[in-house]
Amino acid sequence: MSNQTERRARQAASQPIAPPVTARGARTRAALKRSGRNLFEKHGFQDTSVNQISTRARVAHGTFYTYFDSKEQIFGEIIHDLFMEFNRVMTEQPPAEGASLSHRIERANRGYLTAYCDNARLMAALEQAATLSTGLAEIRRATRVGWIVRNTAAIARWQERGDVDEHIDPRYAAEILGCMVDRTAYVSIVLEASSFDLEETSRQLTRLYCNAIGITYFRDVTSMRDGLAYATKPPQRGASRRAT
Amino acid sequence: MSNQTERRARQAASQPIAPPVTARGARTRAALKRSGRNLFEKHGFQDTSVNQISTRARVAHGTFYTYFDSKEQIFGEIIHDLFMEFNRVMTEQPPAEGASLSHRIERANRGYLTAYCDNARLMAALEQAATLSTGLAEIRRATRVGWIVRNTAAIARWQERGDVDEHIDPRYAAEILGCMVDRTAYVSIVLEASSFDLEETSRQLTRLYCNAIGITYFRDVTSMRDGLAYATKPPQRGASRRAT
Amino acid sequence: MSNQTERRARQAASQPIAPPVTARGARTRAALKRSGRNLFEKHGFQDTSVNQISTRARVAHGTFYTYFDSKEQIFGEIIHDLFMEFNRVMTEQPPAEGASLSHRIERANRGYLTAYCDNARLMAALEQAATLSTGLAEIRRATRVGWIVRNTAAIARWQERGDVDEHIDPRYAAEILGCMVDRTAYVSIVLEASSFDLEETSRQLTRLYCNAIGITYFRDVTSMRDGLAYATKPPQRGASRRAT
Amino acid sequence: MSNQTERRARQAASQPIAPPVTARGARTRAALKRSGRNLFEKHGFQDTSVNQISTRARVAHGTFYTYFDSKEQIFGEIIHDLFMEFNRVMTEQPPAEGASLSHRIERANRGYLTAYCDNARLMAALEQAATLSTGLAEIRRATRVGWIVRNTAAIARWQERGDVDEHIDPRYAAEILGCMVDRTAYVSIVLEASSFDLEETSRQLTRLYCNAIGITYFRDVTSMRDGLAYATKPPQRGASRRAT
DNA sequence: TATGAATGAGACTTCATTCAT
DNA sequence: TATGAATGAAGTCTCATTCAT
Repeated sequence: MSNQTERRARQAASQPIAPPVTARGARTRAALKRSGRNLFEKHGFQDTSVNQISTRARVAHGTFYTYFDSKEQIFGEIIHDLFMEFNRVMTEQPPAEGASLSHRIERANRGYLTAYCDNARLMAALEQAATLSTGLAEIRRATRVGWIVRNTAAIARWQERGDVDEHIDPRYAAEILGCMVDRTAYVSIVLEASSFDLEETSRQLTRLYCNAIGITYFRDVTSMRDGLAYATKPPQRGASRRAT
Repeated sequence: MSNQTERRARQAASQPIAPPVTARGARTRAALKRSGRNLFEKHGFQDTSVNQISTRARVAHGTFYTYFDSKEQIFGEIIHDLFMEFNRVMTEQPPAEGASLSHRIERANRGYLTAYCDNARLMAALEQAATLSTGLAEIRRATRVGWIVRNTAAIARWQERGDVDEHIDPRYAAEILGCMVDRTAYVSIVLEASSFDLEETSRQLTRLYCNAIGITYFRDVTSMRDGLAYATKPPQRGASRRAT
Repeated sequence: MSNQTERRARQAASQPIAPPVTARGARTRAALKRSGRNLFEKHGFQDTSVNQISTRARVAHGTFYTYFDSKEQIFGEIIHDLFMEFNRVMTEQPPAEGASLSHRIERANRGYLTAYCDNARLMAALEQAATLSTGLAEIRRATRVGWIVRNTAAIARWQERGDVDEHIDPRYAAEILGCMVDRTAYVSIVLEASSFDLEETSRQLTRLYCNAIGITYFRDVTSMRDGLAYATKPPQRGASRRAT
Repeated sequence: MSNQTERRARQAASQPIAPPVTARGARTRAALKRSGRNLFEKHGFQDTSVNQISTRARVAHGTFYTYFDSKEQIFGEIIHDLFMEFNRVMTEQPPAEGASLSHRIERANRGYLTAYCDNARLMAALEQAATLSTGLAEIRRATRVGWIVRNTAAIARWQERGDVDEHIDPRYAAEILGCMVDRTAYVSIVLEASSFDLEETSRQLTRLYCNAIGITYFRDVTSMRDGLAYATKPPQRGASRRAT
């Protein structure tokens, strides 16, 4: 009935906000993102308000809407950056030439746990946000799909080379083992932070992963040397990385 | 739990509400729970209001607080009932005497997926609620712990009998494989309902599970006969149980 | 994207708010309507806020929404009451038996101007609101349609009796002359309140009206005696009823 | 004019903005006006924002205030231009020498409807704006006064020549019949655009008009030939000019 | 002349919970 | 036990206008 509602509906379909042109604008926008990330990490998605974000960034309330459409949008962008970072961390040290399959898998798992650990609070916020906003759920879904596609391909390749059990369905395996790794990270790093041991979790995860697809997991301490360089940041509050 | 909610909860903290004395009271309480469950299933935790629950139960808004302390509490109770139901479904048909290990595991997995499927919407609501309220997160955690303890014990037992790879750490395996099964259920039943195939997912999950702990997974169609009795309810909206 | 928006959309289609049950509720609701009417009269539709309405009615902001869905809705209801009142005033004294056509028309016109005069500020608010909200525009349209239907019928009847020019198209005449009366009321009472003379305007309006449809307009002061009882309220600020 | 707007306007009240000096300035100003007109037509006064106007004109937001004091001011100027255009259309073809009075009236009415039709959306915006801003209401009032003065004079002249009923008060007649024509245009072209028939409305309007002031309205198809040239633009959305 | 960032008051609305009856 | 009115803090978002560059 109201025209205000009608107006909003009309403008919802309008163009996205253009990026800032001046350095000052870029600074403000960055400050808002920084402030947003801090708050989302501290209070989660739901309990962070646009007001808090603006206040902490020391700009007027309205300024927020100069740069972002909504709380969802800024969160989505922060998450996007996070995933960039995620990929960077996970790929920053390519496996040694001729590394065994199980080594590669271990490296990937440890990389995932490491990155998760470094961004635990934000991942927790995402886990929440994805249940509250369809848009953000979609972002997470899309990311997951990318991950699964890549893993499906890898498993299929290994299978062709005879390294992986031929009974395995690569698509299901990628999906199910993806769930395993991701959920283990969430549970052990976010929910049970106090008892988390990155190295051990990584090892156990990898053993189960390799067994599951029929790869022999040979492991001794020496062979792990090449994995020690992962710790890039101080672990977040409540998420210790023991034995790293 | 939102800041606001937490604050209020702290302020109240009075004695818990006594159970109803009269039959009428019991009826009212039950109506509220039924109504609550319906709404939580339809709209999730966050988007269901106490008002809606009361209205649907055809009682005055204030009456809600005669029987429940808060939205969290009624939700917690509904979830508690759900887990009772979950256990009932999962154990309703004990495995045949002398069934092989992989059969037992398959049965357990199919049971879990079946129960999940029957309660998909509520499980989704729980997934959301657990990110919003520490109290509800705790309920979920406790349930998970129980599950893991049992599985840890089972794996250890099997290991002692020499059925399971001795390199496996039962505690980690239980936790990690629990994550795998639970998360796969969530992802495939809640998030990707349209393409869910209970029988196939169950099989794939079991194969990976068995491989992971070093059990031979022998599977043919005949051996599945004992699994057919699971479907107890019509599947919930959007969660088809293909090939069941 | 946001779930809040989705939620709102979902609830927009929900049931209307039930009327109050208790006397206290009825009192509060009435207070809100009174307060709303006062403010709409004083500041118009646009410049009256729900906050002001609640404050003036001495209830909490939220209480407003216990009884009304929105500013539009309460305004719509106030306008509905106004039209009831309008009809009451216009029909409160039936024309004398055997009064001539022109007398009846004069009486109707004076009645309209009188009622308009008594509710000038609210009519002005409606004029504004109808340009701002499709819903309220529709209310006005519906009212106008009713009015025109009745007048079309009357003119057609008169035409059949040979009292009205046969070249006149009753539908157009009703519509156009309705515009004439209504707009004259708005312009002279709302926009040019200071120079408004009810009696004279009424007379002039009626003469043109009668001429337009071909009725002889015979008029002298004596014949007007039966119209003097109209003034029911003190005229509103700025809307003098001279010579009444 | 909204309270907020009025307050600000009072605060500013600085000297009016000088007209642009350079050709570039003139171009920018014109672009803003064009853009404004488009948007006001599309969304009305209230729902058009200064931001939109600037954006559409491809200038920075701040630039708007280089050329205009406020949204009201630019709208006022656009309306001023509109009235110029209105007068141009209405007088573009002077009546044939010796045309009858009713022909002249018909021509004027058709001219008004034609011009209204060509600018329907802007007239609707004005109708809205006049209820929101005292300044714009004043503009409309002034225009109306001019119109009435001319018509009063014309009617008085006709009366002196004995063409018009001597009982008519020229001032009132001009005002009231002006209301009739103007409101009929608004209602039938803006509010009921879909069923608008310019030719028929024009005829009906004229018949009532002539009757009202006591002029014989003689009308046949031939006599209408001189009115056919009015259609100057494609009719605006929703305002069909049937039978033209 | 132009830019575009920044402002901040203010609007509407929701909802868990309390309280008087 | 039941009622339903009342609360009021909190949240999201808009936009005309100013200002520093």
